[in-house]
Amino acid sequence: MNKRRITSRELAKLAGVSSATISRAFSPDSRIGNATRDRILAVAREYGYQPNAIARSLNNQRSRLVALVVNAIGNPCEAEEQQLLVHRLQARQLLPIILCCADHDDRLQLMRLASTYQVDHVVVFSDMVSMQDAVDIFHTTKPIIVSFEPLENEKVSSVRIDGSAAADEIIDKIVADGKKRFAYLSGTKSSWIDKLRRKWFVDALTKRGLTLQAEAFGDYSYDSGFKEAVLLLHRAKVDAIICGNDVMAIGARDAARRVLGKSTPDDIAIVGQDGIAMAAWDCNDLTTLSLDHAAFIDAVVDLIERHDAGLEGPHSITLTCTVRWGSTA
Amino acid sequence: MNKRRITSRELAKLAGVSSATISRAFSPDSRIGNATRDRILAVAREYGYQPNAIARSLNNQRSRLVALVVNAIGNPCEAEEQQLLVHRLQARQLLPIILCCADHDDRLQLMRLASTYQVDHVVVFSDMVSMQDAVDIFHTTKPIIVSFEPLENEKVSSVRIDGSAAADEIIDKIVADGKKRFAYLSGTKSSWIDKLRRKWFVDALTKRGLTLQAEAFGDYSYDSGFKEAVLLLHRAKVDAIICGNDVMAIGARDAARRVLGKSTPDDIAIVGQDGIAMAAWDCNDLTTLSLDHAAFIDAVVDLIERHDAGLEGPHSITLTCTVRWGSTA
DNA sequence: TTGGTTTGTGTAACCGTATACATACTATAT
DNA sequence: ATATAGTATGTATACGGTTACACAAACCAA
Repeated sequence: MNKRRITSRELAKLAGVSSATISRAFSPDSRIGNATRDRILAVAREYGYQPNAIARSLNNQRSRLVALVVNAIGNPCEAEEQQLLVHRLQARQLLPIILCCADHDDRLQLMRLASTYQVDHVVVFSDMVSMQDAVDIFHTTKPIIVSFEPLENEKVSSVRIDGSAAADEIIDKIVADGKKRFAYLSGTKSSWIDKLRRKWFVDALTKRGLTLQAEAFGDYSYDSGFKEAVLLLHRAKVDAIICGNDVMAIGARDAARRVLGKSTPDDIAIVGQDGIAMAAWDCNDLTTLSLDHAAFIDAVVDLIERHDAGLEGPHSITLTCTVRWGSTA
Repeated sequence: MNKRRITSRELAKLAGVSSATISRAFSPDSRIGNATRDRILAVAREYGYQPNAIARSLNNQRSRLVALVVNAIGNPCEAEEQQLLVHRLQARQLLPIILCCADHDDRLQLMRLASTYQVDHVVVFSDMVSMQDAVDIFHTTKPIIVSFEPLENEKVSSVRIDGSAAADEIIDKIVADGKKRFAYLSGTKSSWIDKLRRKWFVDALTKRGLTLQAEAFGDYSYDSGFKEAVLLLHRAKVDAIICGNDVMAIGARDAARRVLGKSTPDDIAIVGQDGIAMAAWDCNDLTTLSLDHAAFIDAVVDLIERHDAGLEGPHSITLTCTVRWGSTA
């Protein structure tokens, strides 16, 4: 028990070949006799031999590890994407290392740690980390892939998101319903994506000669959505709240309904963003500016494949958001 | 750009020392002059040198990688724990590799892949993978850690969960409210933890001379909770549904409310399990048999520390569940 | 002064695999 | 039969660190 793992040299002795031949038996297209390969694989199975990936990585200069920088693991909007991406990576025999840290300095520290593991790719899902920091830390890695912040840099490939058309569509509908006093409930202040989302809606309003009547800042959580909505509705007369994500929107709806006794969409329109599965639950049925998560991850995987194929230059892909209509707007 | 990372030998040349000395400069307690160390660290910073963790792992026989086998990433009940664990690991400079796979065979394949990376620890969060498989695959790893299924094996340490007292308490209350026709809505059939949870409640009922009036099987998702509850309520007259997790409970409650027009807890009692944050949201306010996630992760980390400290034998810790009372029972 | 201990550094050998190169063997063509 | 190409395998080294061992210098005690 806990016996040391057998090495290729030991297995070579056992199989009566050299360690080079062992290695060849495990590389699909290398010059080796079929009989020899079969014999080696049989002996390997018998002794439970598996090539050591750490040693191989050192030799190959290729670890097959991917660093995934995320805000949080539980956060539903990211979680759906994380889940998809992890599956796709694993199908390519790439192993994801999750880097997840609330504190900014810790996060840098963590990224430095991961970089010492010579990760092959870096995917930044968090909009809380400055791309410049990431570029500095992973300067030896292939072009970093990043989701949101569009840093123009030869090291950064990105998947960009455009929700302006969807925001237009949503505002159209709400205005058509006779509402005109809009509020925006932001997510975390330092979030780059939050600024972008807000802009889509502000632009849509501006086009129609409208402006935000009130504004508040939460932290993407249900509780913050609830609390900020209560405060907002007490201090301003608004008939529509656009929220930075779906979870806050659910919080805001509960606040409007329970604390203020308002109903959606008659008294007030509530809009979320993300298009998480929970938004479509019967009890929520949220109207939300939603992203096709599968398409998003397809794009990320595309970029990873480009890097793997050795295409050096950065590249970027833009995705368009759509609206998922619910009963809240 | 994309310049190769500098090696310790190169840095040694630049600093006018041997590569051994470079290595010593980076190991906290090794014999090296203070002046030399400072000089080396300065030069290292200048050239962006960081020891290569892959090479170090090969030499050390210690990768500082931890495999985390999970059912899914988005799943809220696990997500809270995953998040906590990842933080705790990272604080110890351990990097988590997430293994997440729906399909059984793929999962084995994935575990084999991770084992070639010489992970130092394995934490199995999924009750879908047989502990025996895990033991076989990670036979060279230190006592594998943890999870639910209490396999008596010298390689398995575990954190066990006891919810029988909490189940008693819940049944007490519901019976006191005049209900006596109970149904149980299970999660995934092959789930070990689901069987355990069901047993707590069945035992509590048996003690009071009651039996389950109906039973159904979902897959832990909202949709399955909703759908199965509809079918269940149409085919059997029950006034209490115990669900395998909180998400299904929310689905069941929506079904009871929207499709059958029943209200909780007057017409029907609904109980969840897990104690996820969402259960406490104002719109849910679920009664749930809940686990202290922080305590759970503390226990897992304890076990990891034991292994790290070289305590060979397996060990197990048992945690007791509590009830979070909401308005659904 | 001598002998012994401590401290700082270099040398060389490993960790386990992959691969360039050399070599032996087979098969085919002349 | 011999030259030639092709195939299968072994030898040796590199990947980038760590560390046991050796050694020199410095320090201290007798």
